Amino acid sequence: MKDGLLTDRQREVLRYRKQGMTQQQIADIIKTSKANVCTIEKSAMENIRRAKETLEFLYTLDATHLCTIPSGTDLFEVPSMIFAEAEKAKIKVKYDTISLINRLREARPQSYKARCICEDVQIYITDEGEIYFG
Amino acid sequence: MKDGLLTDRQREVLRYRKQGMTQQQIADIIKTSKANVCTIEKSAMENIRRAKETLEFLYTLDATHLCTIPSGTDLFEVPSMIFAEAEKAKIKVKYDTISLINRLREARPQSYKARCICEDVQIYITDEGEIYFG
DNA sequence: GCGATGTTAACGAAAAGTGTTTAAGTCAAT
DNA sequence: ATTGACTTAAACACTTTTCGTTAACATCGC
Repeated sequence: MKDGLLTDRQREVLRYRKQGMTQQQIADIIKTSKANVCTIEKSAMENIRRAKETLEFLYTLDATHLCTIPSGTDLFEVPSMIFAEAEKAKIKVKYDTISLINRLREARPQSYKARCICEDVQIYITDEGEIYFG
Repeated sequence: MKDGLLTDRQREVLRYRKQGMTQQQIADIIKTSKANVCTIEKSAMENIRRAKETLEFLYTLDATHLCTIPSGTDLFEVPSMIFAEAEKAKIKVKYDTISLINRLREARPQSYKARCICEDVQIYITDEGEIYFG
């Protein structure tokens, strides 16, 4: 049975970083270049992002599809669209307008540029009002 | 920017499975063998397990190390060991005895056989009493 | 400017992951 | 004992990831 997504190297770097060390200090300790520490840390963060996205997908399997936000929509219009659709489905959304925008920005950083949604985003909701983006 | 851990194939199979289809039915739809559907589904579950484990590691970075459960410990003794250590650290654990055992079994299925812990398990706790196994 | 910090790009080698087939194996229900 | 659902293992070709190097680039505080 295998470990998680992170390699030993990546966990090592993350631990040192958590302690507040610079990339150069870590490079000295683990005997490599600071550029490599940077790369390792970056791919670690990428792996973590992917782990989160993977679990988000799992949740969408349990949730019901609420609506699709079409490409071109203004980011600030998204919450009201979600609220409207949720009301149709008679589910109260767990989040307010600001929280929804922040959740979308965290979960789908590649799906918008400035204030413009740049690719269709699927909206899922659970019976408890939890929102996921697919 | 890449997707999550799951391949298109794996997501496809999981969706169909969620709808209650058999592996054979899915094999017919996606034009492959049922053995292959089995393999794909299995590796999908493996990827999900790894995603969870990865995020658990992240949480341990924020948490403080409470103690180490030594290999050979009886599974049913683990909760009281955790409670005792948590009390020393003056933190109230969020979970009761049964919940702790279930959390351990979910998070570390490979760390015990029958009622016996078969490899050292690190116990981490947050200020809020959340428990993680490392 | 200078030094420290961090990031990025390009490249190669080694390692790990993916999809597939084939074949053999449980296990439960009929 | 036969069928259907599911699992496992080995082998294969193929792609991706990871680690490391070197060099260049961007900030920031002094």
